[in-house]
Amino acid sequence: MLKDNPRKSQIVRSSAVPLYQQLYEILRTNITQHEWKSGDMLPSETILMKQFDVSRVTVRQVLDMLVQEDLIYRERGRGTFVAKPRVEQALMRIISFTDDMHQRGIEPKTKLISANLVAAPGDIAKKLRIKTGEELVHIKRLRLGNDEPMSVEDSYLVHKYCPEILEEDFVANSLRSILENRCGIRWAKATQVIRAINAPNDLADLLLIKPKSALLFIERISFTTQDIPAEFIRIFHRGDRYALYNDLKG
Amino acid sequence: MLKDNPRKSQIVRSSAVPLYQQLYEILRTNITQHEWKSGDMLPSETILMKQFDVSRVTVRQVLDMLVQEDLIYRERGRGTFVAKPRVEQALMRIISFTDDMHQRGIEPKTKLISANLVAAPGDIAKKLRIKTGEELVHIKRLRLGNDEPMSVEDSYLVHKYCPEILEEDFVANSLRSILENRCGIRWAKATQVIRAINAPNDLADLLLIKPKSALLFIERISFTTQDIPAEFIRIFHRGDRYALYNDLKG
DNA sequence: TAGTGGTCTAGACCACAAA
DNA sequence: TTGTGGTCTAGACCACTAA
Repeated sequence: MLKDNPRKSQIVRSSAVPLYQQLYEILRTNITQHEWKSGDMLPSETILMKQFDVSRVTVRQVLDMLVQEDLIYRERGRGTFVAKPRVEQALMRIISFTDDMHQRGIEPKTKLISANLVAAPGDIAKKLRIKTGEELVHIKRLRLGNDEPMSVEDSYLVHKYCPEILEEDFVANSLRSILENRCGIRWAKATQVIRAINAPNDLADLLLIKPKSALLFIERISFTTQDIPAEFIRIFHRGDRYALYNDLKG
Repeated sequence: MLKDNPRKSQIVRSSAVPLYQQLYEILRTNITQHEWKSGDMLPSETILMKQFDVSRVTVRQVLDMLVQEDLIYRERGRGTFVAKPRVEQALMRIISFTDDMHQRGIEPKTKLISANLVAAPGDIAKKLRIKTGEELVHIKRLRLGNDEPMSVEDSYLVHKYCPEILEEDFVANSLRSILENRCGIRWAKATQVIRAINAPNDLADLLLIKPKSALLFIERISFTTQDIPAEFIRIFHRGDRYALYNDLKG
């Protein structure tokens, strides 16, 4: 019951799912679940061809996708390797606060402030495509980096998608793993807005900063693998301690 | 003398540059220079094959790259089309303030505050890989959206890469076009940091906001097609009027 | 020299949209 | 029915790295 999607390591040729997508899921899982570690060499294209009985073009199509996501990199004449996570990931991929901090060389800690049911306000209901007043699980957490306040996160989860979630321990387990293991929910994508705001008094108190200090404020809607918007989250980062990094093309 | 890279529309098979890169440059230019407009259908893959005498795999490799950049999209059974610019572009591609505003449905305007030579401070010199004290062109501009102050931009260009730039009209012409036409400089990529800060008094005055209002603060280093860091820019966006948007993968 | 990734080809069959 | 993009194959030659 724990896993909705049992780990596959075989390609099913009769499946309606294209071979390259099946192979993509397999390789991607090996990397994101840390079965292949950063710096590890992947099997060569020739070996992957034989192992999964697909053409080289198909293998390369999959590797291209993983390169595009910065999960692997290739070196001509040497091989293909698992990439080292970079802080730029925070603007590319849905990563946990814990992973984000580790990539920045900071020790993460979490303090649960509250976890309870609330009726969905109109604006959030609209974003989550539910009715105003439907039940939401509201989880408020203070995030610490090297034992200093770093961010406040306000999560709103659609309760009906994960009815038993309030019984869980949000400090011992990541919200991400609880959702995956208890509710079979995995995030496929998200859209977000990034703003700068002045800290209201309550947040300033939590973050140990002066009222009106600048905060990097992110609002994000996360979609499940079934393309259902199931979480709305507001993240308030201390402007003096948190920054986002990214690369632009010409 | 105006163009350093004369427009190519032919593929040279004897060139050391791979066919797919040549084709990519041709198609990309057609799109970014607005020769093909948003919504236009591209020639079909079959036609591109014949027109440029390459295989379908090569054509698709190029189209895949353009899809990845959100410059085109494909519809099975219908064709391939030039994509409509989205506000998400601001976090993906180096776009001008003018284009950014148009994508947001806002009318852009610019007010030149100052343009002069300065000696490079140590921190900027380091980012631009030049010596402290070398000459920089400092251009300070106020950006308006629908006639209201939106942002302040502080550009620092390495003077020796573009010696005659101060003779130009920075209001009538975009900095981008001046650099390309007068100096042969085109941006290939950039790296940036995004923060939230409290507005200092001088910026608050320019932006017509209260001191300490939150600003979305971006510092960016832009690299030329020869991979030389030639510009450092600080952008201060009004937090109440400007936001960044993007999508994340799971 | 052996093994790796980089580039390129010709050809096949399929699903889908529009006429 | 025609033309479009989606998926997949087998095979070739090249450039580079490391032994």
